[in-house]
Amino acid sequence: MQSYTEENYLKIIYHLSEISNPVLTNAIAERIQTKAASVTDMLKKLSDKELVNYVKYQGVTLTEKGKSTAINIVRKHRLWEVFLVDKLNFKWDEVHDVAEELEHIQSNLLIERLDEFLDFPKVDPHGDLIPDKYGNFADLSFAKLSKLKPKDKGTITGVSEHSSTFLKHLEKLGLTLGKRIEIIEVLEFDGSVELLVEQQKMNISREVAKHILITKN
Amino acid sequence: MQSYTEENYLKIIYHLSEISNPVLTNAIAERIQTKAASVTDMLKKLSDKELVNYVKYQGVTLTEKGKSTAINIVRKHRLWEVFLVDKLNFKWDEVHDVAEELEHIQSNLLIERLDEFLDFPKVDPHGDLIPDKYGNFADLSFAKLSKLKPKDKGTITGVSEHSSTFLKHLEKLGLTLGKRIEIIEVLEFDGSVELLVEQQKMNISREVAKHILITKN
DNA sequence: TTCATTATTTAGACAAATCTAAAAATTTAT
DNA sequence: ATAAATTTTTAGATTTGTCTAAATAATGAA
Repeated sequence: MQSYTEENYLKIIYHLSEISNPVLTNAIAERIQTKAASVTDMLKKLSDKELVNYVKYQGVTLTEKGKSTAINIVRKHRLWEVFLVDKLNFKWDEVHDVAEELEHIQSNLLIERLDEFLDFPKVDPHGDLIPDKYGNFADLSFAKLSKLKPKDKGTITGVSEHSSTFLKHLEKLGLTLGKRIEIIEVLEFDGSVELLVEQQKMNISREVAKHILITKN
Repeated sequence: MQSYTEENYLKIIYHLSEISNPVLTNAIAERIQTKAASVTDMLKKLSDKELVNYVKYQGVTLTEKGKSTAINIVRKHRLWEVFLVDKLNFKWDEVHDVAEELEHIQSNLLIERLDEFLDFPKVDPHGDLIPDKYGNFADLSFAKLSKLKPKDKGTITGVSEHSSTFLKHLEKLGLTLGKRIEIIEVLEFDGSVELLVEQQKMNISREVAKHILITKN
């Protein structure tokens, strides 16, 4: 069993792994609002518990054990978000902080029952995939653009942010529904994505990429 | 804002206050599964924060501030129990530990929405009253016998424990539905209750008293 | 390649909550 | 009322997670 704090570190390492691998000490420190020295201390502890592979000065990756723990926390977080929005009428932008607390409640029975109560949702209110109890993500036809890897191809089929400023921005970039795109590269330093749209090369920020939904191939 | 641990102490002092007032250090230590020395440390801390009135060697009582904090935790605990039983099909004896964790989630919006979602329940699955958001308990016609005070009179109208052993026990004691009772005294040292049933004086344990529901007067 | 900059780690300290062992206060029994 | 037993508190140590300041390693620029 891990402490609340250990769980948070694992979850954050899991998320940061999608942008850069291994994950660097400073990246964690920034995300978790703490000092690099504190992160180093915790990485040693997690390494002792065989939850991460930690190499001095080189950063960390999750072990299988660490990864499945992290995925389970993500699962709980996203299920609670669905609960808050679907059952308690929270708005999608009100749920994060509460889910951040709820994700640490320890009870498998609770989570399995909640999953059932919510009718086994596959995505959360932000369009993120919810892993099942075995840690498997549904192979939905659509994914966030920010989750794609170089050479992935697909079609824009939706957005997960509906503010008019955002939609106008997309229009200006030519990223409209139905357009085919191909990932060229995901830049490590800021997570921005270089892609090809109608022979046109362009770069969009991770922020924007996160809110564009793609149907692969 | 109080820590998780401080909240637990307040809650336990609140509950123990129903049996004896002020609450003694050792009573808390026993209930919270810790050492008397640790309790003393925490009582000083809570006293500094003006959540309890602490007199060395004499025990503690809750201040108004401490009491309303404690009642709010009790409210959360009991609402979550209703949720677990009514919505997630937990059995009444499976909910305690999980509710013990959920009661510490910090979000007024969450609790108000949950209360509404559950249709503003007045009692939890164990028959305990759920305070409203102002800390007021409904004045239900029935209450647990263990919640009554000396000289209170009433009629037995139900039980909150339905095992046949328990029901047979009640029958043997003559504590059957419809019988009128009057509280003589609540013994401090074990919370047992001395009462009058049809001119007959008797003593029942707190455990038994907790599961007998009384309609007052 | 060597120096400067940046990133990371080490060393030592601190706050929260707990513990053990010993001291002090209170209660009980004679 | 005094001694013995019990309860409570104090003193000092421990663990977890954090911090600052200083040291070390890695990276980037001339």
